[in-house]
Amino acid sequence: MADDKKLTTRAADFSAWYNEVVLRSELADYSPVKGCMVIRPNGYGIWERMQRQLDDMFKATGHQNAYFPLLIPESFLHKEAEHVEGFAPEAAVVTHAGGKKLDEPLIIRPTSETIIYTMFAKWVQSYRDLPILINQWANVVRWEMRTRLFLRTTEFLWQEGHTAHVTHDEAEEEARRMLGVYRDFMEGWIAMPVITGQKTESEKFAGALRTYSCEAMMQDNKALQAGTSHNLGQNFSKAFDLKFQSEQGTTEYAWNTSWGVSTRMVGGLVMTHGDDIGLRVPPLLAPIELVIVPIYRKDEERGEVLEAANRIAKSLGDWDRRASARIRVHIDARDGMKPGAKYYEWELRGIPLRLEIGPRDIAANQGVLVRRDTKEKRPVSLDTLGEDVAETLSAMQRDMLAAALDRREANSTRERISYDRFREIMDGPGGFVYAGWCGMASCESQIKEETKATIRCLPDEEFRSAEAPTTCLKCGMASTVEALWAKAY
RNA sequence: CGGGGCGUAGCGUAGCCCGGUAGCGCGCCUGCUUCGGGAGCAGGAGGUCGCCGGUUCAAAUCCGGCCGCCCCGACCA
Repeated sequence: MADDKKLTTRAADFSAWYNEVVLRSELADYSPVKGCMVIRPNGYGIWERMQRQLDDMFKATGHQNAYFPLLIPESFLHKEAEHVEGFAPEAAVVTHAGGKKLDEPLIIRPTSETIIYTMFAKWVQSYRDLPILINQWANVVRWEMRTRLFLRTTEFLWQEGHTAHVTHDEAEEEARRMLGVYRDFMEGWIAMPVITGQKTESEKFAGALRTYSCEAMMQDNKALQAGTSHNLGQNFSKAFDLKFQSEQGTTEYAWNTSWGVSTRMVGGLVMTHGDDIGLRVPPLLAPIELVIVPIYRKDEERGEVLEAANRIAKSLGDWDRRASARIRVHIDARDGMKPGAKYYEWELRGIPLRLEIGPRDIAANQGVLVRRDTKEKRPVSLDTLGEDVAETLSAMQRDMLAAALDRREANSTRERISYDRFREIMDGPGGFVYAGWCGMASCESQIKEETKATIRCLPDEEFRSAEAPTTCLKCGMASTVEALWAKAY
């Protein structure tokens, strides 16, 4: 059935398209437990590459990895008032273990502030013990009412950075620095442009002083909060008695930050770059950058072509090759499957480049190189293949970011619009709208109620409009800030 | 939790209204021929029809209850 093989198109049903891409490209599958998913090798390979790069970036900014336990005494959650309000409803609680009811229930971490700051308090006595710059790679559990593959699952993988500092300003600098790291990663590696900015009171992290976020626009024009960084102030240090003696001899509470990104980014990658053929993975995150599809008729051709394919794979992927140009290559030598069927499969999986090589190519000392993003197909000499492939991959990485950026800007509204016009946009095509806000929570919540759109962030300066808005989108009073509005995941 | 949809082979489904041998496509296995955009032929394996109960000589089908999953809403990275 030809129809079975076609994906639902993005235009027809974006949600259905997303689910089909994730399942059929074998990024993930549903597990027997509601809301939980299995991350399959194709998906985990992308996550591993994300982890590796981010981990390098965290280390380069002075952080060390550590690991804190999955189980946390329930009482810990209650020590910070806003925090418990935010997370208690979605906590999974262990009440029985070892065949007995526990004296105190344990929660499965929904996030680790409480346990980590408890430990920091033990480790810090003097200002000389600060700053502490810790990151952990972990799984967390949040009992969400509605789940979606990668975007919101009951259990998810993430990293959470936790730091403690002597001063507010130092903590603030750290929170902003890590937001910048996230942005660099999302743009440089996922090729997913983001708007950075500050969250409003109603949208900030439970227990934070201030929350900053990276907001990306998906192809259905909805916003995805792709990463957050929090200046926690002294809220947690006071709740967990994280004190130190200052240089002047006084006792002070430490200033904390926390920041995290999760497997949600894989969903963001799919919704940023996928097309109606399937996934498109930016080269830097692709577990396989180049797949070689051998073409042959007779047995002797098969031997000859596979030999050539192996030679090419070795020369491109060899450890001896300069590390920066070493290519991750896979030869699809499956027998009994026609080349065309292989093309479709690798395109569905979003592998950036395909090299077709058959007897005619070998005779001409060439291969046919095909780009997944543009589907451009061209013959390339085997003599310069390494350079060609490396250049094409970097071009793809650049082009994918540029295309995503163009799409975002094309679906953003910056001119002054009436509230009625705003409602039309949100009821219709959606997108990002930059507009003034008076700062009142009532205007924010009314807009949310009437249009489902929320303030994604108060954008950082470089993202603000050339001409600052002067009136509030909702009430028409003088605006105090420019806000970015959108419907969100 | 409210609204909608769906549970039949690994996947997609027909059969259900009107009870009586569980069928089709894809995939899988074997063999031969194929192979430059989703191969063809032949043979073959694979099913507690979501679960429990009821009606009946007889239930995938009718009745009652339950469970699970997906989508849309309220909560969220």
